[in-house]
Amino acid sequence: MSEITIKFLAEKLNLASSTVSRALNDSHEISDKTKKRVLDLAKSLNFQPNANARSLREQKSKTIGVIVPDRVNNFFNLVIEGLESVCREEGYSLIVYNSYEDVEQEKKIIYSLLGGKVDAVVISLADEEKEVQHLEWLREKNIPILFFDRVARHVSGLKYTTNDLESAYLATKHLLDKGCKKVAFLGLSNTSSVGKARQDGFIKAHIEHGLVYDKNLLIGFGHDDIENQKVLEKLFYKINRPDGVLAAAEKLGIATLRALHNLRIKIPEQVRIVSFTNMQFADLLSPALSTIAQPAFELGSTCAKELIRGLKSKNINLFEEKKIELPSKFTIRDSSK
Amino acid sequence: MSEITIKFLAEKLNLASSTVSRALNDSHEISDKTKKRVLDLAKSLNFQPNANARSLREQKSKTIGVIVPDRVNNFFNLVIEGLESVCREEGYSLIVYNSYEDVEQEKKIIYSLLGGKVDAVVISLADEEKEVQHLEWLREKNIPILFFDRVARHVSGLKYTTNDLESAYLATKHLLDKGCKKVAFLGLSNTSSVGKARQDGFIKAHIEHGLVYDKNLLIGFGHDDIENQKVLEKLFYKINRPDGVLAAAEKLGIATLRALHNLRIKIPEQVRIVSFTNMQFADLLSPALSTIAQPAFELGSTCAKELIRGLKSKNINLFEEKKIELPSKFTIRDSSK
DNA sequence: TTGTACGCGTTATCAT
DNA sequence: ATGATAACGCGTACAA
Repeated sequence: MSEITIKFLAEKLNLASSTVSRALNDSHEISDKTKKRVLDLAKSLNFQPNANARSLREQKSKTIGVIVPDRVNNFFNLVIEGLESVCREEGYSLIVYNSYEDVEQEKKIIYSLLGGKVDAVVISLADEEKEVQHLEWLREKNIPILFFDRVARHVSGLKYTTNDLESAYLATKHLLDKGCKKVAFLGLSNTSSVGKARQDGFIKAHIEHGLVYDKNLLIGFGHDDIENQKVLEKLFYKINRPDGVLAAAEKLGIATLRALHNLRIKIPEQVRIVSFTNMQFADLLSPALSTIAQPAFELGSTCAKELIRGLKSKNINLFEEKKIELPSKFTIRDSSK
Repeated sequence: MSEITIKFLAEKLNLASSTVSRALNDSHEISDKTKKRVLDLAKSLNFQPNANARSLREQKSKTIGVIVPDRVNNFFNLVIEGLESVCREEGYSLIVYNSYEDVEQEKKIIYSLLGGKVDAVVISLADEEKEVQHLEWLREKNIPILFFDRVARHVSGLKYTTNDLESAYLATKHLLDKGCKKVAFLGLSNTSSVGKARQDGFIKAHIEHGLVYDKNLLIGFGHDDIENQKVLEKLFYKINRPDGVLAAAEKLGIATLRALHNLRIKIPEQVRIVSFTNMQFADLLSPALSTIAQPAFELGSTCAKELIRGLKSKNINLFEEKKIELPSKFTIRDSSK
């Protein structure tokens, strides 16, 4: 680590360390002449104040902890990008953690964050029903929590989501309008407000169409991609297979596409597909995939703005229960025409 | 921030704070009985030692700084995933920064890291020729730097790369073997050892085939996606257009695909394509895209292992010049058949 | 086995 | 306008 400290600069300049500190922080108490001397020397030595000492002293780290269930996912990546774009402007760093869709992992991460490592936590939950106890830990330590996408049902706070019910409703309606008689809903089987909302939208469209949906077509998937692939191939191998699919997760949409390719089933003639995804290349898939894209970047940047505002104002009320819902974008392409 | 400190625990238990500290760190000097008392209380209060105080005292933050030129890119994401998988095991956190392919940005980031915020920096450079001065700053402060993919030419250190020359050679040879007469090389125009190596491989294949490559077909692209798209459409609109493409970056491969779609040019009949990319869905594109996939996750995990080993051993020699090259995987699909 | 005292580098308070 | 000093919370050298 560096040997150059405020004390060191002070000695070189025959000043007290407090004077140097003030000069570096552009205090009005310090003469311009002294400021210049200090700044010049600091610059020439590439001095950078010790972040840990400062954080200890200030009781804040200027760092935000971000916890996502799946780091490789496009959606979460874009959210992080949105968070970062704002945080960077404000001098905040991001430490991103991956919970791997596992509540136990999530607990460990949060526990490790209880010691002043971060000033706030932005999280999309691994599972929304299982446990919320570890979220209370943060509250006890006065570390603000902000939720996005998979938000906590029974914990209050700022919650950023997208219009999942409506999007799923529109997509399902579209599939039914196109003449699909047997539409399957593919969701991740963890208990999630997001999955629930999308399923509700799916059901709502059926009801409006005067149709009864088949409960066997509400299918929950785990996180083992190979296993999921098998389940899908079995589903579509059946004579009485679905003729439409609403995939509530990118990986499921992709797996469906792959399954249908393997089985030489034609899209959209035999099966129509719409998938939630933030993939950039949906238009280049075979066939071009109809998608519901969440406003991921915007979700992140909006969240970060409010977060920083709250951290600056020290007005804890700013982190009280509030729900912000941003609209997703439904794009119809060849896979459901 | 939390009010529960070692001192607080010590008072509750009628012990000296040093005793509590030692107990928490499982020192052999402390009796099992005392340890249990301390640990029980700490656990029940969700005590977590203050990270900043510890970092200040220990002169290390157990945090690694990672700088990539493009965070949304699949390749870099997978590398980060690989880094994280190892770091997490070892109790290290990652702070990831995006240089946005901009050396000035990169300099700022590195400058901000000079104050003990991170114990080491893992970086893929924005541009390898422009400046290396900011890398020297890190060296001056004794912060180890490890390079991957876009490594520094004139700065020594640990360097993790992939066999770019060979991969590009194989892919180009494949295209020429398939009968392509006019293959274009699409690269990013920043000066990069990676781009250079791939171009060298491209040229090598031509020479071996007894062909002279057209220098006008070594095309450099910037970072404006829309502009790139235009350039490509212009390129393929020409009568004398290329009949083969080696894209040295994912975004260029995708842009090419899109350009050819727009122009209704048939792949592979009229133009064959191979692209460097770590995309997961290359087999589902229209047509399935031939790819060279770098061992991204492995690159990250290998790098992290060596890094942690070095940080633990305090043997600075471990960070001396060494080049590690991992093989990429070339997969032929419909786009070049 | 446990306690006392100090320093890591910074900033804020209180002098001068 | 500048200096001396204390404190943030932790771990360790030294003392008991």
